[in-house]
Amino acid sequence: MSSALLTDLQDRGLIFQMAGEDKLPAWLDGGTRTLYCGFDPTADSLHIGSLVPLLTLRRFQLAGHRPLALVGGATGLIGDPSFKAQERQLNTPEVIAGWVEKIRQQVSRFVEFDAGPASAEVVNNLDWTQDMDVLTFLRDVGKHFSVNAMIQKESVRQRIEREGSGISFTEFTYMILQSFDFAELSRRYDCSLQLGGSDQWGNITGGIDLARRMYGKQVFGLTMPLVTKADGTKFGKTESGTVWLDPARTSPYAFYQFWLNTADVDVYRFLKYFTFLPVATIDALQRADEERQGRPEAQAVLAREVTALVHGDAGLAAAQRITDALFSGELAQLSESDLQQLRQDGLPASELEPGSLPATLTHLLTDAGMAASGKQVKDALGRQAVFFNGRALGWEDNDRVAQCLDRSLALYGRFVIARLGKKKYHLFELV
RNA sequence: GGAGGGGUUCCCGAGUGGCCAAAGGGAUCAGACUGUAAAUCUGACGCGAAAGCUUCGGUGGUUCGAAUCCACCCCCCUCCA
Repeated sequence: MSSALLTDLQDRGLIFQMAGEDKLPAWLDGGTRTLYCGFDPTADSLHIGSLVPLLTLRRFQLAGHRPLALVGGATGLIGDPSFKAQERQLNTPEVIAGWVEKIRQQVSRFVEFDAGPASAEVVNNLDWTQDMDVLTFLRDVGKHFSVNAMIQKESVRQRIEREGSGISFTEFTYMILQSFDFAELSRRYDCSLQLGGSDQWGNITGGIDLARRMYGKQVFGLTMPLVTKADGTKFGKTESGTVWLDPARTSPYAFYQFWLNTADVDVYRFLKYFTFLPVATIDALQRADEERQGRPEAQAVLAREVTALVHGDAGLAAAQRITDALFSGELAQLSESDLQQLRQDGLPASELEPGSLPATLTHLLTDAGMAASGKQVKDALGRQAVFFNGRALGWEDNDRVAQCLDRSLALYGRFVIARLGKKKYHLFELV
């Protein structure tokens, strides 16, 4: 492997499989190349599962190549069956079209559009599929696919072999659509490399075959590993669900906290996956952390880097402002505008009418989403784990909601920061 | 169509008439220890502040009493056709 870019990707552990491995390095070294990665609209936002391919597109651009971000306006209508246990529910074309627009904006954050020959472009596969008629598709595209080969693909095998599941013709056809995208992009843009997660291998190789059959072109494929955690739990989930890239769904604060809570065993690997820091810098950081006793610095670096990439410097500043305020315990030092800012920055918050408060703290805190049940609140109160503006509450306070939320105890007469346990915060504003 | 096995609280899984809100494990939440870690230990873990209320695929039934027995129905798995 001679290309410096590929060597770097290799060092980062970002290469899972390569199609055309023998020729790819020389091809990349031969000039500005065009490559693409697809993102299907399955919601109105991407989540951090898409971050690795998104950042890898950027890595190629930084190395002087031209990235195309494909938004799957067409494929999103069909649904990718790869390694999915069940057939998916179809969404309406209107809904998908709305998502396409949001995802187009999201992916645009990660690539540079004004970079000379390496300028990025966002494309939509609906542009070259929506006007194609069925017979053309079946004769010109479908004829190149062997069903025998398609059903051999690992990505759909489970669905085909397992009793109780099954796959519709619609989803089965997905591979052909994605393959056609690659062939079409190779024709339109001279795009010769497709990136994807490891689950995309079958779809990518399908496209490589099709580009060769339809246009006699040699194109390449590269997949990245599925991000895993050492403890075996699924990457990208928290108690409150999926970690999204959209700040309206996952606030920069929550996003920052997600990365800050990365396990030690995972953090250096994640630094290589999710940041642009040189591998040597990351290795040096790891050595420094290991020599020092106590808390490693890596999580803070990771959280800072990734939050800035996804939410910008302002988003990072907001996340750090909240984190500093809450975890330093210096709540009294917050100014009135800081408190209002916390809410805008994504700290969970709610307004309370002093005249119509819940009868008990258990209700108040479960309603605010700080605990799943009254039992948990009771447990926490009994252990001095509930704090209002830093003051510990006890079980005897359970039915004294009004006293606990008295304006004289509130910051600036109206703000109460509730804390349950070490990490769960909620801002109550008295109105 | 025939024969057998099974559906239990978030998950796995015990429980075959009262001692069952239901063993055990996992997950989760909280505490201690720490670094807003890991490991370990402790507590909680259907809902409810409590009294109490609602659960063991569904519907009916037997019984003082049913997750446990009976009838019918639904779903899943295995084997045979």
